[in-house]
Amino acid sequence: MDEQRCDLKYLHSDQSFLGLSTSSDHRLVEPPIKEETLFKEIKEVDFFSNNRLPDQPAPGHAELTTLQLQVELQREYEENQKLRTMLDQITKSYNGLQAQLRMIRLQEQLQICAEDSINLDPKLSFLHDDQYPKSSSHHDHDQEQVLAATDHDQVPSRRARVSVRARSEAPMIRDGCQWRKYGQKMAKGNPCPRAYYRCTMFAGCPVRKQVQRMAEDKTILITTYEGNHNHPLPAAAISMANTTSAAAAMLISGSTTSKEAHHHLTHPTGLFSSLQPLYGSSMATFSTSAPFPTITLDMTRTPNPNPNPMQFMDSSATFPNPLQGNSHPLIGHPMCLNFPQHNHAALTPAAMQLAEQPHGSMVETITAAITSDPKFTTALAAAISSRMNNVENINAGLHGNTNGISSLNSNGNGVAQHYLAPHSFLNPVPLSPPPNPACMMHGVYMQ
DNA sequence: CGAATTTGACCTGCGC
DNA sequence: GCGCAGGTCAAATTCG
Ligand SMILES: [Zn+2]
Repeated sequence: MDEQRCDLKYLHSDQSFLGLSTSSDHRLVEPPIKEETLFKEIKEVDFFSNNRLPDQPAPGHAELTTLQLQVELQREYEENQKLRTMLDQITKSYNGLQAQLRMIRLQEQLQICAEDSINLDPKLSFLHDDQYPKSSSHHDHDQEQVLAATDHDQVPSRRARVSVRARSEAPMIRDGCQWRKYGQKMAKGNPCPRAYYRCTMFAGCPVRKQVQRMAEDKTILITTYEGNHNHPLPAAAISMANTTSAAAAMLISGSTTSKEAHHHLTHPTGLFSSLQPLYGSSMATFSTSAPFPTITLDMTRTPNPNPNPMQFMDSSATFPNPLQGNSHPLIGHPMCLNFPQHNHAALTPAAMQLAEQPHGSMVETITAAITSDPKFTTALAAAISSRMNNVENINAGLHGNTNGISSLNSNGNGVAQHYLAPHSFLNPVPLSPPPNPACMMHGVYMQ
């Protein structure tokens, strides 16, 4: 607290500087510049302060000659340079501290997750819990089997769900995955039936979704996802999968530390606020109340004009590909890190095709670049990391740069480690070649 | 004819 | 224990 007051002391003339430093940062590493020095130097060039130095001439002084003014200008210019250098140093120091803080928190989470996987009850294994023992036989005694089980069933009673609301005339939103309907029920209080689907891209994929129209507004489709994919996804599916699994990870992480039943995240400083540029009134609502912790992403408002006209070419609802970008389209999806590179036996033909496609051509690369949206990526990463870290410095991920994503993304698994559900990153494996985004754009992989 | 969907039966959890 | 609601199964049916 005292240290924070020091910050205020030598930055009093410019409020925007306040965001550059936090008390927690100082706790980790000493600032490279002595505070006394800072205070002195800044005082000399504190043009906007009322407490100007006594030796400075008053405005409109009659005896000021041109020479004097030039000397004064030169002096202030030099001091300005000093100030800039100092600011650079502070910024560097701040960024370094922030990176350090992220690493520490990441390590803490890794440690927690490692402990969790060690303490796993064997009864929670994939074989016992999965409803498709035939497909599971491919994974016998594989490490990823256990990891997959931990990912979905670690806390069965609190399995997170992600609900997405989107306007769509189509019976189902295009999320890029292949689904098979396995049931339909009339839900209470809604004249529209609820349909149950399971992912069929990979035999044994535990992901399910429910699709139901809103009772009040039948043009709004409510799609609720549950579980994480354990196979590669087409680019078109990665956006939704990333969003949902990240949200689910957030939900689990957040719900364990908060006693609030609901979190409406519409405040400018709140989670997902940075999605606003893309989704006019996007709102994320956490509900940690029974029976399942659920996060609802409301995307019912028309998105802002998108740079990619293809993206919304279809009449049904589509979603951008936030984490595709210039990197591998699969990078960033938690479950991708669990996918055994060699095991294509259980892949459906469509998934096989995806997994074995060569690297994209120029057109595909461009398409991928167009369909990606760094703003969304940054925003999502910022929201997730801030939520996961459970700290006040929301400033961290929204600070102009894309540190939250790009710096960690460079090693191929940083993003996922940053916010994925626990255990997914314990066994990172090389990823299969990227699918063809151009194909996905046309809904080839949709049913 | 195989794959996907439909639909009634069945299972499970919860509140009373 | 009973009824209700949500969720899943699987035989029957439809589709391509
Ligand atoms: Zn799947």
